[in-house]
Amino acid sequence: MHTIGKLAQHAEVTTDTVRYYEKEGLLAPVSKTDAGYRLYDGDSVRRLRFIRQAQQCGFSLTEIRELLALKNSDAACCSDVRGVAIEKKLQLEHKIRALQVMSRALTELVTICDDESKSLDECPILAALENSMVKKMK
Amino acid sequence: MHTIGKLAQHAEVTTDTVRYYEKEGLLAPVSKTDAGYRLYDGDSVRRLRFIRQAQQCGFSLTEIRELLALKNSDAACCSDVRGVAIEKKLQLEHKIRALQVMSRALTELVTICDDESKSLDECPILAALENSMVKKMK
DNA sequence: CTTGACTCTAGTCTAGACTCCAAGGTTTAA
DNA sequence: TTAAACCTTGGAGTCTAGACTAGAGTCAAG
Repeated sequence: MHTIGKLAQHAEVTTDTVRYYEKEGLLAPVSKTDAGYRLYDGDSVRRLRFIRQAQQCGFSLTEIRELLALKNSDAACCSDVRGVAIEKKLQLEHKIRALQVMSRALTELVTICDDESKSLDECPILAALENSMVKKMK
Repeated sequence: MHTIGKLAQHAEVTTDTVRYYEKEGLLAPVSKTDAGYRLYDGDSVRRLRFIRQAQQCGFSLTEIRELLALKNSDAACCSDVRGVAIEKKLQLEHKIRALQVMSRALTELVTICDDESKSLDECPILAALENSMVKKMK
């Protein structure tokens, strides 16, 4: 069993963040000491890490809560979770494509630019940013 | 020349958003009427679209401002812009990889799940979410 | 010339996700 | 045994990216 500080350290977050997640219904302590100290176990560590990972991938805390909540819901069945996963995957793919377009555009721009210190009037990067890129992206 | 409403319509944002961008130094009107109405041209439309695109790709308004500001800086030369582009590209690639890991994890989860209404105790998606995914991702 | 749609400034409000006190109680190590 | 390091609750503040409001001025159509 870990106190809040240890848990936070494991997941590289602050204790404030852990308490915030508790308030938001994402991560409850396993128990409390007589003095009221929160206690957490290995599951808590994994759960917290999952929350952070999901967050980094663009899930909001609300979405994460929904996912986690499904587990405790009697009514929910596997296909509910499956639906959430599919929908989220579509969102992710959309985002990935947008980022790839942007990344490719940047590659192109950097390639065009020959690194000679030209004046900005003739900077091919900015010209491309303002013209072709926007059109390509949409 | 467009008034703020037309400009906003073109880019599918609100006039509040346009004024907000102006306050943030991202998009100044080309001129103003005697009555103080903001006026914008085709460049404004493209600039605003660029801002939205960049935003959708994960650039913060601060980052976008930096990019756009380079254009107006006398000291800046092409290689400055190039550096920004390269750095941003690295960030984008990092983000794309993270999203791809997440996306693949979700694909796997959805595939595993056979869509029969199993009880959640044995839901393979949640099991995978809690175990393998977190490990795979980090 | 009036009505409705539009715009102005200035200020307040919101949601999401924290982050930082303050004032105290608890634990631990020297 | 006492100081450092930890924990508690409660509440306020921060940041981003706007949304909304009020009260006033402006423009175009009928």
